[in-house]
Amino acid sequence: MPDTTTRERMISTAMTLFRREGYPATSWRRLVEEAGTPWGSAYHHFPGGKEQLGVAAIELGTELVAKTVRRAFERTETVEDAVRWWYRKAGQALAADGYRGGCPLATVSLEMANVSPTLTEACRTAFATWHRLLAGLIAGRGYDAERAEDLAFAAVELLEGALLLCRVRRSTAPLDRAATHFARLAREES
Amino acid sequence: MPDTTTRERMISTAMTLFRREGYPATSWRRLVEEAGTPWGSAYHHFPGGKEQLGVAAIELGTELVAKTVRRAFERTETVEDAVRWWYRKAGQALAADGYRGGCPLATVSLEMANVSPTLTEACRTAFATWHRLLAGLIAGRGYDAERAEDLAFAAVELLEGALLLCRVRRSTAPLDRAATHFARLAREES
DNA sequence: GAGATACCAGGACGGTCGTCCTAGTGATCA
DNA sequence: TGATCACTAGGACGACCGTCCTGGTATCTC
Repeated sequence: MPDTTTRERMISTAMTLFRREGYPATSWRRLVEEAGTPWGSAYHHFPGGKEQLGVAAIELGTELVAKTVRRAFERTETVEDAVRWWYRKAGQALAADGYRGGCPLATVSLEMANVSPTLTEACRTAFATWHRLLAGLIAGRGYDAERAEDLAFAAVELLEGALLLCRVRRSTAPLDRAATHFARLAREES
Repeated sequence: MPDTTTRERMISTAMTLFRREGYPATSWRRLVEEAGTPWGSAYHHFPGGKEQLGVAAIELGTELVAKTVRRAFERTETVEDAVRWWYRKAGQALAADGYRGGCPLATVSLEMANVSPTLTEACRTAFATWHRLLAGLIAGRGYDAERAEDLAFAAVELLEGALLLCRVRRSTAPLDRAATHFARLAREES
C-alpha cells in the first residue's frame, strides 16, 4: 500500500496541494494537517526545508505521469490512441477531483521560475523526462526520430494548455479537443 | 502616455507581478514599491482590496492580448500567418523580459481556481473573450463557424502550453513549434 | 474666503509564514 | 540495564501578510 511512512505521506500530500493551489499557498501547517503527519518531524525528514519537500513532490509527480504515459502506450496500438487514452485518463482524474487538480508541475513551474532555481531545475528535468519518454515511445511506433521529437512536444504543449482551460472552465472538453488536434498532427503525412 | 495615474500604474504593475510570480506572492508592499505609488492610497483606489486589484489586472491583461491578436490579423492574410505573428510577438516579449513573464492569466488561474470564485470568474471571462475574438477573426478568413471555433481553441491551448515550456526552458523554441503545429492544423482540409 | 472632496503618509493590528529549538518517546543493541 | 538513535510534541522567533485607521495636504466648488 502506498504512503505508509510519514515521509511518503508528506510528499504525496505536498504534490496534491501544490497542484491545487501552488507552492506559496501550501504551508507546512496546512500540509501536516491535511496529511495527518506529525508537525514536529517536518525538518527531520526534510532538513532542506520546504524547498526540499517541493523537489520531492515534483519528482513524485513526474514519475506518476510517466507511469500513465507508459501504460497508455502499452494498451494501445497507435500513437494517437495512446495520447487520447492519456488525455482521457487525465480528464477523468481532474473531474473526479472536482477540477481542483491538474498538472502537478504547471503551477509550481510558473510561480517559482523567477524565485527558486532549485525548483525550476527540478521542473525542467521533469519536462525533459516526459519529452524523452514520449519521443522514445512515439519513435517505437514507427515515426522517424525528428518527427517523434516534434510530436512529443505537441503532446505536452497541448496537454498543459488543455489542463489550464479545463481547470478554468470546469470541463474536460478542452482535453477532448486537444486529443483530436494531436491525432490530426500525428496522422498527417509530410 | 500610459499609466499616468496612480491607479493605472498600480494595475499595470500588478499585472506584471502576477504574471511573473503569481497572486499570493505579489503583496501590496512589493507592489507599491515596484510601482512607485503611494502605499497609503491602495485601499482608496481599490476598496475591494487585493482581489479587486487582481480583477483589474486580469482585465488589463485580457485587453492587451486581445489587441495583439487584432493587430496580428490586420497585418497578415492567412490564419496561420496571423497566429505565427502573434506567437512570435509573445516570444519576443517573453525573451525581452528575461523569461520572467508569460501569460498574464495562467498563473493566477491555476493558483486561485479553488480559492477565489471572483478571480476565477474573471479568468473564465478572459479566456472566453479571447476565444470569441479568435473564432470571429478566423471565420472572417473563410473558415466555417465550427472549424473556426475549433481552431480558436487550438490557438489558445497551444499558446498556453508553449508559454509554460518556454518559461521553464528559457527558450522560445516551444512557441515556434507551436506555431508550426497550428499551421498544420489550419492547413489540413476535412 | 469656506467647505467638501480626492488623495497621500505611515504605521497599528491580528494573523500566518518558514524555520528552528528543547524536551521527550520508543525502539535497538551492547 | 544503560546507551544510542530515529522520530515526535509543540511552541518560540522574527518577518511578512492583508486590512484598516488617523491625520494631513492638495484641489475643486460655491
